[in-house]
Amino acid sequence: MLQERLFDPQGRDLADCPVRHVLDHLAAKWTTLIVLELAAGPRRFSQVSKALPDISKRMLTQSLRDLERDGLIRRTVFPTKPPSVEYALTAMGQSLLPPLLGLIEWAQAHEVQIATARQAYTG
Amino acid sequence: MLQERLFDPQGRDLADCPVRHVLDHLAAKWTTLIVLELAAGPRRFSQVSKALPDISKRMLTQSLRDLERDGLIRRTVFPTKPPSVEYALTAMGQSLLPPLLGLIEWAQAHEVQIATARQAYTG
DNA sequence: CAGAATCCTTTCGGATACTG
DNA sequence: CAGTATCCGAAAGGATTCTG
Repeated sequence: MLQERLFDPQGRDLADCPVRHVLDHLAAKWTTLIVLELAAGPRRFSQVSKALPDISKRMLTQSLRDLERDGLIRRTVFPTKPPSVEYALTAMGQSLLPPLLGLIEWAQAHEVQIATARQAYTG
Repeated sequence: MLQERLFDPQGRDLADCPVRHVLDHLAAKWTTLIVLELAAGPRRFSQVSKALPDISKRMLTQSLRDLERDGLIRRTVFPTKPPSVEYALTAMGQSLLPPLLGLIEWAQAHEVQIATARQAYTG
């Protein structure tokens, strides 16, 4: 499988497809949860860490970097002692919230139905 | 890190959080693309495979099973020779489309801005 | 055609220890 | 406080071969 270069029907490199790009972000498993946490307001590194107890510092740092890199969050360092760092959604990050919350609502609305389907499914 | 049991602020087991549940599904990286493909109408296994060239048969089969298991798609076998199998969205699968398309639109709308942010980011 | 089974490489991500 | 660095086991996922 895996050819040298893969193109979609429009001739665009699949890896550069914006849809996949966003999907890969959701796929990052933690990034979305971080965005949702920051939706409530700016947070310090340790605050995010406490809000999401089951993410290691390693992954938290990496996820925050990814989001910063894509312009979804802004990282601000305050030169205090010891230093504190604040993370906040950018305008673009804020703009992601409505569609994201739409998905969350769907998830909650169909939670039971999915659980039921799973139960009914016997390989 | 990784305690015995992890709870969110509401006291619910994090692993059972519906939000994470859906996110984990989208996180499967391929499932969403399959749903989008089936949104255009029922498709045979080979048709989906051709529409998504960069997914191996192994992963396609697995992803289709996952979606079927959660009741998002329906699998119908026609006892022809050789047999053909049709996949189609269920009502619940259809209901996922609006929020999903909302996210897709966001992705396309911010495609350039994200690319720009990436370029500007010099780690 | 539509998979199932096997093998094997790559990536994800946790644990731990260390730094300015 | 907010990371960085290293190690390593677990899981994802591609390639290939086989089957009804």
